[in-house]
Amino acid sequence: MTIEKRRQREIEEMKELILSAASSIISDEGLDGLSIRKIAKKIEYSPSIIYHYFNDKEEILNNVMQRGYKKIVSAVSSKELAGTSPEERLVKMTKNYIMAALKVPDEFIAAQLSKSEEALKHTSSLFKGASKVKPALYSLYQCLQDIYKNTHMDEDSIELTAQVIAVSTLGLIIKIMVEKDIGEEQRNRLIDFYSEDIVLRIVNGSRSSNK
Amino acid sequence: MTIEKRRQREIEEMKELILSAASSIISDEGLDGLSIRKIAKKIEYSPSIIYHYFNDKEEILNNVMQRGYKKIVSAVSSKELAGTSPEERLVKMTKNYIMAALKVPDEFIAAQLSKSEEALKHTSSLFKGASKVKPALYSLYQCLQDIYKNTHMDEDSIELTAQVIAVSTLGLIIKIMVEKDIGEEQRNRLIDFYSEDIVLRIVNGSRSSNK
Amino acid sequence: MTIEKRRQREIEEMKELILSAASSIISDEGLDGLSIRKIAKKIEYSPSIIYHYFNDKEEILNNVMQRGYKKIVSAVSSKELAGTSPEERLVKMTKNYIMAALKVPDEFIAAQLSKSEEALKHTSSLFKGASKVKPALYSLYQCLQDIYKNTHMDEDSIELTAQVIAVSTLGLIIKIMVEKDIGEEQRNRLIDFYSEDIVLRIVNGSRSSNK
Amino acid sequence: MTIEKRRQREIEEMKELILSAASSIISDEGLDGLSIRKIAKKIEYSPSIIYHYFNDKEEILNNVMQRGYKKIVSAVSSKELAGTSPEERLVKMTKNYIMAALKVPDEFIAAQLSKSEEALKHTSSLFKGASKVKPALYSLYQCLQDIYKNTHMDEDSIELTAQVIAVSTLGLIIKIMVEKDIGEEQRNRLIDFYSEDIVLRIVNGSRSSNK
DNA sequence: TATGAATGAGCGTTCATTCAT
DNA sequence: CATGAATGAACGCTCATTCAT
Repeated sequence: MTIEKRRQREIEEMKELILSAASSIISDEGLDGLSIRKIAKKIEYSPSIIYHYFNDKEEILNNVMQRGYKKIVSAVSSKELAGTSPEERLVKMTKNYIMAALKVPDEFIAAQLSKSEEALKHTSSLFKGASKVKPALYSLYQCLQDIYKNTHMDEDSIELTAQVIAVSTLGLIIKIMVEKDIGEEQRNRLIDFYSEDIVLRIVNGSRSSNK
Repeated sequence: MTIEKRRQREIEEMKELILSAASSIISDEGLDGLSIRKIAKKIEYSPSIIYHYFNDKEEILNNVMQRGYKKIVSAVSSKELAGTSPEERLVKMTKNYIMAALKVPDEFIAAQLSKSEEALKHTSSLFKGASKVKPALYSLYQCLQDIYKNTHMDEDSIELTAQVIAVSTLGLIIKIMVEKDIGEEQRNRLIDFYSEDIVLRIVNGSRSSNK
Repeated sequence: MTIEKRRQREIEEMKELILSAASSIISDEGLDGLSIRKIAKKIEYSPSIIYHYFNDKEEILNNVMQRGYKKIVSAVSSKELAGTSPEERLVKMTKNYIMAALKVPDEFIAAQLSKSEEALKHTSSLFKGASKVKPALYSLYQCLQDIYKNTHMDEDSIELTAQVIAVSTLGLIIKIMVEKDIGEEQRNRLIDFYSEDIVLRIVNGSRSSNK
Repeated sequence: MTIEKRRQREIEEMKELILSAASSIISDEGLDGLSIRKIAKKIEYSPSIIYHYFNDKEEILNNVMQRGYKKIVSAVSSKELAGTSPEERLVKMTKNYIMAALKVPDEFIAAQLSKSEEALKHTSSLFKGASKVKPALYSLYQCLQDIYKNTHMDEDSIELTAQVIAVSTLGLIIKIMVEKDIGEEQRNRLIDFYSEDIVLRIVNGSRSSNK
């Protein structure tokens, strides 16, 4: 049993090794720069051994994207947010999301733009009811519920708002990644303006526009 | 003379053929899936002939992206918008933008996600002053100016707002393209909600939040 | 008749145009740099037209080599040599040969190293009797005959000497071409030393060594 | 251990296989005729496997050239030459050089005609001081020093003479290789005449001509 | 006479993957 | 568990050459 367990653990460690090597290659050379050989060289094993732990390159990619995705999700639903006003939480969450994504830009973009079923299992968020089953979206949804709790805003509208905020933020993230040369100052201006101002306009504006 | 013209037309047709084949490959397999050989196979010509019409792969890519980009720009600054209230124009413009982009999803995504200098020459919009030199962004900027003309909103804030609206809309477009299976009804709900409600919240919300 | 002749002349002119374009390309980019397309571009005609004047690339190459070869031959048997002592003529001839070859290095090497029958028809010089039928070698042979005219040196030995001088000079030329970076001074030292000293040693040394 | 060794040996064998295939292709079609794919076809392996043994085409070329060069150098400085008169040694050395080169014509020509830095590192011999640092040339230089030891011949002149003898011999070798059909008898006549007669004229002739 | 469209072969190279050991 | 040999497909690109017009 214990021997069995150790083996299991070793396998997990090796998978981790492979995945983080893959991550770092993607981060250095972009998605297309990733190759089995490069992973092998980085972990100082032969290319073939990788096939003991993953069926093919795509499986590795899916795992890398999942890891990236999880980092983002945990950033969004971070504990540090508890105990503050919902508006403050919303701003914080948005900023956390943006920052976490910008730390793993290629994995993030790859995941968010992949049309593969595997990826969509994690990233899809526009379907009706998504706010109930998608962890990151759910955090956002709860936040909005708090904000709107004394209004008669219906569930559907809250979900729609959450979804729209999510995709808007994604748009900002993607553009910042693509326009890599805008400079740190302008980047921060945009991020601050978006998360501290625009997002609040979206949630508060509803009181007037959604009469 | 006419023979000269016919030849010219045939060249244009062939270029079109190549470009639309490229578009469709990008749509099916992503930007990296595009290869000269695949284009050749799709148009049922030999790979070498492609080099009669384009200097290299990059030129093809740039052309694909420009095609997409141009359709979008003209959609945004369409004439039909004249003579209505700025808010109405804003809603219309947003919707036009989304619809136009969804009509050429491959070129559009390719253009918007390319980090090549050629592409960025057209698509970059986050830098300071972009609203003055980027046609599509300028249309948006003018619209906001009209809306804010009786307030003391400063130029910089208007530009930031325009930029943020642009990237938000982009986020929605991309997500709708990627999550290709959400169904028409939900897609329309999102688009309508975003362009008729959210965008107005963003511009109107400023009056209260930007004290 | 005259129209026939003019056409003939135009054909020759076009051939010349093609060949000199080829020459210049070889001179700029080496033998491998030569391509039909480049010739076409240089003469501002379409590639296909070249095939009206030459059957294929090889025929062009052969012609280029011949032209180069002829320049060399005429350099060796230049008129300016008349009326001087045979030794002086020998030195002059050798130097002329070297200088002429260095002016068209790539064509010259290509010709001299080609094992094709076409090329060998012009360049072969080692076979018995070559000094009688090869113009350049014959010039050299005559010179040696003059030098040896008061000795009982037999024809065969004179031919051998001529052949050996020819190949030796070739060796020097080739090496100078290959070692392109030895500098002008050293190059001139070698050429002068070889043609003014070594060659004379070869012809004069025979009096003692060939007892 | 032994298994390790066997593997090592197999690698060497495969490298040899590749190199000799390359040699033979160069011999048949010239330096430019060499291609990875042709090597692969000749050894009946896939092209890709070649990259397990060599990094790229250039590495193969360099190896081919070095192989040829090494054989020659060792022939020139063969032990058997010790204990004889310097003139005899000179003649022997010359003949050894010619014979060794004719045994590996392809590699030899490839090496001697290559303008690549790698090749020139080995083959360059015309620069001032070359006789001190180039092994084969140094052997020749020492031989000449012995011959001239009782004269007031200066170092520079000895070096020049050595260099000129080297390039002359090269010229003979190349021409014999190119004119592959002159027949054995004539070939031997030329080689004998050159090494037993001409070379001695060159070194002895200096006494009279270099007054 | 001259063109330009078109082909097919070839280039060096990289890759994911398989398999015997 | 791990290796290294090996393959076959694909990549962007260039070329000599042909052919209908």
